[in-house]
Amino acid sequence: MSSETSQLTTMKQTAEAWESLFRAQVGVMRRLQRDPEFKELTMREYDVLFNLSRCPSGWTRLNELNEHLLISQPSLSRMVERLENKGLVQRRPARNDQRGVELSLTEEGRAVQKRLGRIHVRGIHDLLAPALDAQELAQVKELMDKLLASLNGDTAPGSGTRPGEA
Amino acid sequence: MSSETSQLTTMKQTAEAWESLFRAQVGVMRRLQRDPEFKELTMREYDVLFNLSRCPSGWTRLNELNEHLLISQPSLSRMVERLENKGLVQRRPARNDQRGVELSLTEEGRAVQKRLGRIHVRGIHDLLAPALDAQELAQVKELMDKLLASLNGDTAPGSGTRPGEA
DNA sequence: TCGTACTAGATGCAAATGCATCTACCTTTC
DNA sequence: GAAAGGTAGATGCATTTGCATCTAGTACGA
Repeated sequence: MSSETSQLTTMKQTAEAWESLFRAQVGVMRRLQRDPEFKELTMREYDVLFNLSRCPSGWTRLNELNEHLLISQPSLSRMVERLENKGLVQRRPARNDQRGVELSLTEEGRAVQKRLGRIHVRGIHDLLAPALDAQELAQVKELMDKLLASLNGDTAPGSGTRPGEA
Repeated sequence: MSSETSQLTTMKQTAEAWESLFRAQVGVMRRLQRDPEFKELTMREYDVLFNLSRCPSGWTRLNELNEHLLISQPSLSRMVERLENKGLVQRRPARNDQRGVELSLTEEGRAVQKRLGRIHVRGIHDLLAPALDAQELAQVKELMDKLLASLNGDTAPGSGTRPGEA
């Protein structure tokens, strides 16, 4: 299938692609964090609100939420406690699993998320739009979605070749 | 130049591209952190060593280093102190600026960085290679480098169309 | 040369984080 | 259905983080 050389080349290429990806992410993030409107909530906290806002049913299991974040389980547990005290989220015991906890935004939490979200989106736009045109943005989205899908176990269908199934 | 509609479209596109980018980054990072070999050093700490390893002269100003990281200045100050105590980095006063501090890896620091770096690269490869082929990886690198260049103030030459200048 | 404004790092302190562990609940096996 | 093993989330505790502030050194203007 792949010769030694192509193997090595790919190794270097993955490393370089990741380095660029990582640096770009840090670069954008640094500038977003700088936005004074974001003093109100940590980036990590906003991320929780954002993830909740994306949940169609409105309620998410704590452990599921944790899978989309970079913080540890105990940290999330306490962060949620704080957000609850601020009145931004609410908890309830899970139906099917008595040890589980489900989480959702409160009205206020949803409002805050929307407000910060708008600012956030504007900031992102100001940073990305000058750098990449519409087609390139679409490429970024496509490539990143593909990567994400692969991480999540989908043996990526890609274009043409038949995916082996798990 | 751009109608209202194209403006809105671009706004949505930038947001979507960023969301995918961010999620992919988190997804990869979560898995990398999981690597047991990385208990030795925090991701953030490794990032410092990595950045130092990339500095051609070997020595970097603390404030310059800080610009490539997501942590605050005081946090970096203390992290460096800890890394110094561990014998991984060394400080010296800057030549031209008496208040400044320059930083470099020690022999041991360089060795640790290389060792972890290899593990890191392998992990990255295992995650990215199944997801994206060589051409796609090249696209990722190109797009991210373009984004990064734009963030850093280069009014990107791009291909063809003339960029409006700030 | 002095005085004011600014930048590089360090430090006090409160808050947030992670690790290890704990409790409660679920699942599997016999 | 009882014991053993596993998962969800909470908590004690030491470490790390960030904010505000401080000190020392630089740059600029009169």
